[in-house]
Amino acid sequence: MNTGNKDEDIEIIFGCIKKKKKSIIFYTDWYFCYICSKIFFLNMTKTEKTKQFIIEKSSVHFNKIGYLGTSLRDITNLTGLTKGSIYGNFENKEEVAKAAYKYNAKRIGNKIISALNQSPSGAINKLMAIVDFYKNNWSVIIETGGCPLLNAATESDDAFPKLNIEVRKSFIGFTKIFEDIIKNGIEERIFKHDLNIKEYASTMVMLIEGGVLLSKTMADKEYLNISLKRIENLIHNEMKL
Amino acid sequence: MNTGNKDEDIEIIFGCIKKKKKSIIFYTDWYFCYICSKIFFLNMTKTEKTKQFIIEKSSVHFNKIGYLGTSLRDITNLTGLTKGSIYGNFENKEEVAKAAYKYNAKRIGNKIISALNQSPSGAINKLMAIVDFYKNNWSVIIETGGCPLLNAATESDDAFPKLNIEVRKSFIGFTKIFEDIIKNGIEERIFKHDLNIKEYASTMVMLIEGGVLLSKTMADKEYLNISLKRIENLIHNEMKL
DNA sequence: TTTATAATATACCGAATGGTATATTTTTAA
DNA sequence: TTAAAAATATACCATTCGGTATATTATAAA
Repeated sequence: MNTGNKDEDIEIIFGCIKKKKKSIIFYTDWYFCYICSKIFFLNMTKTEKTKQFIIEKSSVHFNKIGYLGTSLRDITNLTGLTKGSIYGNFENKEEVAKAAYKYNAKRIGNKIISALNQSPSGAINKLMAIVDFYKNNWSVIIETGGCPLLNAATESDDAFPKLNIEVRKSFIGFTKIFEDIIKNGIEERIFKHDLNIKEYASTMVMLIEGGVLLSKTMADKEYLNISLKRIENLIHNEMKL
Repeated sequence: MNTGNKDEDIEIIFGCIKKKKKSIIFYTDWYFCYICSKIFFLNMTKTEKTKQFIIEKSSVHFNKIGYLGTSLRDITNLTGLTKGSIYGNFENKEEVAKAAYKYNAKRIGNKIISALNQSPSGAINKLMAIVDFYKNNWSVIIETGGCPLLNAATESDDAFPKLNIEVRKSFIGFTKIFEDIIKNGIEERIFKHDLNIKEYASTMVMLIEGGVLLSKTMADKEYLNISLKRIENLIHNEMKL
C-alpha cells in the first residue's frame, strides 16, 4: 500500500503498519534500524517502557511454553514485577500474550527485512537472502523457541481466536514479502512472466514452515536444509527465465 | 522391518508395532481392517475398554485444545466419568495425553495405510493415493483439530519432552511410508535410480505439514492444494524415469 | 449366594490459576 | 516543596488445577 506521499511510504510488514523514511523505518512508537538490525523506541511514556520491558522479558518464554500455557506467575518471575504492575499496564493475560506474539513475529520479520535491505539487488539475490537468513539464523530461532508464526498458529486455531487473527496477518505479511520479490523479478525480466505469484510465494512459506517444524521436532537441521534447497531449486529450475 | 516369518510380518507404522496376517493387521490389543477402515478391539479387559473409552471421547479435544491445555475436568466432562475412574486407569494426566496423542496419530496413520492398500499397485499410484487422501479428507482433518503430528510437535518440543519422543516416532514412521514407496518405485524402474530417497520423502512430509498448517490457520484449502500439487509436480517432473 | 477383587465415585488436599481492591510508592507538575 | 496523579506492590478473592485417600459399587470366582 502506497500513500502517494513522496517522503513517506506506508506498507504492512507482518501485520504492523510502518512509516518508511529513507533507510530507517519510523513506527508509531519505535523504529527499526536496517544498519544495526535493532529496534529503538522513541518518546516512550513510562507505561510504554514498562509494557516493552514486560514483553521483552517474557517473549521467548511465551514462544517456548505457549501463549496460553504461560502463566501470570511466569510473567512476574521473568520480569521481577508484581501482578499489580502487570495489570496496571495490560488489561488481562490475553493482551500480554497478544503483545508478546506481535513482538516475536515482528522480531523475526524485521530481521528478514534487514537481511533483504543489506543484500544485493535483484529478485534472485533477494530470495536467496531469505534462504540464507534461515541458514545462518537457524540456531537462534531454535534457541528462542522456533518460528513464532508456526507455534502460535497451531496453538491458536482452535483455542485462542484473538491470537489467530494476529497470526493470519503475519502469514499474509510473510507471504507478501515473497510475492513482492517475485513480482519485481517478473518486472525485471529475471523471472518468467506467467508465474503464479501467489502459488510460488506460499509454496516457499510452506516449505520454510515445514522445514522449521521438522528440524525443531527432530533436533536435526538437515530437514530445514532440504526445504531451503528445494526453494533454491524452484528459483533456478522453474522461475528463472 | 521383516521378521522372515511367512505368516507374520512385523513393521512399524507411526511408532506402533503391528503384526500383519493376510489382509488384516493384528495388534496386541486391536486390529485395523483395511476393508472398512475401522479399528476393532479384541480380548479387552474392563480396564482396556475404559481406557479406550476415555481416549476416544477426549482425543479430538486434546488435538484441538492441546495436550497440555486439556484439563482433567475437560476429560471428566467429555467422558461422564469421575476423577477416580480416570486415575484408576491412568497413572496421571501426562499418560492420558500421551495415549490420546498415540490414538490420534494412529487414527490418521491407519487411514493412510488403508488408502494405500485400496489403491492400485505401482509407486506413482501409491504416492497419489496419499495426495488424494489429503484432498478427500481435508474437512475431516480440520474438524478434528488438524494434523495431530503438527499440533503435538509445536506444543511438545520445549514443554512436554515425553510427548515429543512420541511425535518423533510418528514423523519417522510417516516419512518411512514415503521412503518405502519411493524405494519400491526405484526397484520397479518407475523412478530414477539415483534419487535421494530420504530427501524426497521428507520434502513431501514438509509440504503436507506446511500445507495443513497454512490451510488450517487461514481457513483456506487452497494452500494445501498448492502443496499437494507441488508433490505431484515432484513425482512427474523429477522422480519419474 | 457368598466372598474376594476390581472398578468407580466421593470427598478432600495443597497449590496454582486469573483477577481485583486497596495501600504504598514513585513520578510529575505546580 | 508540596500536591496531584500515575505506577507499582500488597493482600486478598473465588475458582480451578492435578492428585489422593477412602468409601461405595460392580464384577467375577467359588
